[in-house]
Amino acid sequence: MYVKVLVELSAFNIDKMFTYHVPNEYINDIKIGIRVLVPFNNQELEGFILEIDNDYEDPFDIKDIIKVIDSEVILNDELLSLGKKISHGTLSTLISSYQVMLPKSLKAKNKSKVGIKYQQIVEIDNLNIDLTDKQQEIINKINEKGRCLYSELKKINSSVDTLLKKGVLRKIEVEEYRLNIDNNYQYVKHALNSDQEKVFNEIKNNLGNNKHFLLHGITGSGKTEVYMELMEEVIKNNKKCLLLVPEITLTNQIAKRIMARFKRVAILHSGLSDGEKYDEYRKIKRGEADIVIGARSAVFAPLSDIGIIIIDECHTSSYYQDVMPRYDAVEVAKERCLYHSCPLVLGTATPTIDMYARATKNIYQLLTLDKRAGDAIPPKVIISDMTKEKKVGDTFFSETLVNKIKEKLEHHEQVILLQNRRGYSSTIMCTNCGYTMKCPNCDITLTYHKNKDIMRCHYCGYATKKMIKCPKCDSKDIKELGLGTEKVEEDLHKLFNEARIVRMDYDTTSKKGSHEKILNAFGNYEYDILLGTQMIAKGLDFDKVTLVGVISCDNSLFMPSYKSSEDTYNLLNQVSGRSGRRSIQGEVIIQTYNPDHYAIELSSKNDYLSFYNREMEERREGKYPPYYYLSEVIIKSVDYEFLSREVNKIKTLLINKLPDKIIIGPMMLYPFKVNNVNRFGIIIKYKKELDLKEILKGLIDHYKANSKIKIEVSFNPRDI
DNA sequence: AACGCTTATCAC
DNA sequence: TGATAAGCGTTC
Repeated sequence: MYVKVLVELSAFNIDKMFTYHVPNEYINDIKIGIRVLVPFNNQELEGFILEIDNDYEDPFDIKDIIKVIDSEVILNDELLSLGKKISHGTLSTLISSYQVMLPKSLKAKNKSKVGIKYQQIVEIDNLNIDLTDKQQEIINKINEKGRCLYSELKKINSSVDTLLKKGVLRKIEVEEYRLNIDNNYQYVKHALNSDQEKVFNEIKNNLGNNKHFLLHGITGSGKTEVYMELMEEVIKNNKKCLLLVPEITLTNQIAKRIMARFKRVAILHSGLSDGEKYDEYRKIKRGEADIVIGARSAVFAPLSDIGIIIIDECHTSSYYQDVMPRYDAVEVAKERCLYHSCPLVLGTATPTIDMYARATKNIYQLLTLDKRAGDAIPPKVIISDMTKEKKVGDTFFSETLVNKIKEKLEHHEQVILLQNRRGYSSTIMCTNCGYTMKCPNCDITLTYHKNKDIMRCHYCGYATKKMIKCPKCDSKDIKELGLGTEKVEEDLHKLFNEARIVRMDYDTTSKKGSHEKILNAFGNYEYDILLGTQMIAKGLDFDKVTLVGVISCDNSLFMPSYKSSEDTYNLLNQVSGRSGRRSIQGEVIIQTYNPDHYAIELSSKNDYLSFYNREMEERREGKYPPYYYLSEVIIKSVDYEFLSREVNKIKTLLINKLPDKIIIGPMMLYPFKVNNVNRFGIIIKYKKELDLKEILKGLIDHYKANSKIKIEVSFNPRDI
């Protein structure tokens, strides 16, 4: 017996099957989709069995497999073929496509062996002796509860060991799932209003059909309630539901709401420990979860009978993975929905321009919720024109915003403030010559972290002390630049010294569970003001929040991306939606130096359609999506000279081989250098794909044996 | 990715 | 001339 094995290494030149002989002792254990350990050029590697060949003509020296790792199949037929599609569709190695589907503990090359966790439980075996009082106490306890944890019994009463020895009690081991979510959420059933009912019915009537819906529902319109009704319907039909959410914070929030109503729920996201992930994964595989909630990679959840896939906040760029395999979870979901013959629901308040364009062409069926559910009214948005307004002191707050915050604090209402730090991190600069500190590994300005008094690179994590004098001109005039959440927090304390303020950003949420802690405390009104980055913009639902302030949205507006307007509109819309979710009308204040920009103006009016039409004009003019596809070739090398030569060769080649397409670049990627690897990008704009994939595959093949240079392709990335 | 084999480089 | 570094090619 021979098997064809795909080994763990993700490199294009070995991304193919290698044939191994199976010694007799393993023949009965061999299955397609399990892992084996194999010898590979003086190494021992893990790999997946992709094919079995019983009568292979041994043409040359074939080696034996070393051992079989799994007893159960890891990659079933659906995942095996899905991986091939992803690998072809995104020009990624096949092995990377399989690895990305699996929790760490089931990937090939799994160093940290995570196993099943067992609990020791004690139960009554044989009541054959006279009991002492203490012993009777234990028996009573077990009679009361049925089974008891050994560790707990022992804590209370040490005679448990005696009873075990005498055979009165016996110890058994029971599997335990590690993830434990203490849910304080009370489920209250809200009857659907007529709009929600309409949306629900439309999708419900298509359960069992492979149809794609774009659910355009404004913030607070009750999309989650509709999702839950649909889930109930799907579960009634004995099928399973997959719900994708953009990030960890939201996963937990929505998960709690859903778990308050449904019992058999599994959760998958990167915030779980390896053990927890392993357990949730097994739970799903065993069919013990009716609903799976998770972030991007949860789209690969090993459900065998999916009845619906819902992607919430589907416009979010985090559904696209920007390292190999560069896949879009929405596209993967389409494949799975096709396989399971079920509907896909894309839910958002702010569809991407691409998605909405598809809806206007009926590629997606458009469903709309344009009123808030319950008695909430949309918030009132005020644009605070910073070119005219006075700033208070040396802070970044306008008088309008300061006065509003004061008013809310007096009314004992809560405030959320957004400081979008991306691309605008605070750093230090020599005010004499303009020198700023840069990361020696990446081409990125270091960010100043005041609490630890260090400079840190946000790409590779490099940290160093801050400079006291300028290494270039010896000047000691070093000043802080830019505006991070920490600086805003300082300003806030100055302006409102009575207020209870909590900050939520990358730094305050690095510890496991800290997201939740902060949000719970804010929800319990232990704080008046929640200050944070992007991560507070989405999904949060707090009754007492009646004011949202955006410190500045100009940096988002001027990000070097054709999507900067769309991103700004979305960000403002999302964050505004956090204000006034109940009976009091919420207010939003946006501080900006560009009050007339259409993205800001139209988002303040919550006028998506006008924004869409205006933005479509811009896209048509600029030959951007959805009028053109946009893909990028990424070329990386440590050797700068070599890289720039090859990059120009590649550009010429692309121009010659793709005469119908627009080739832009090569351009330095931002940041140009990451971990000492230099990176160029060449953008390809096109109306029709035609032979693009074959040409680019050819390019990758041409360079695949050259270890000095790496070529990857990003098709329709969401973030350029 | 990592090993062995081949080829380039340099001091003497 | 030999010893060491750098380049490259293969992996069932």
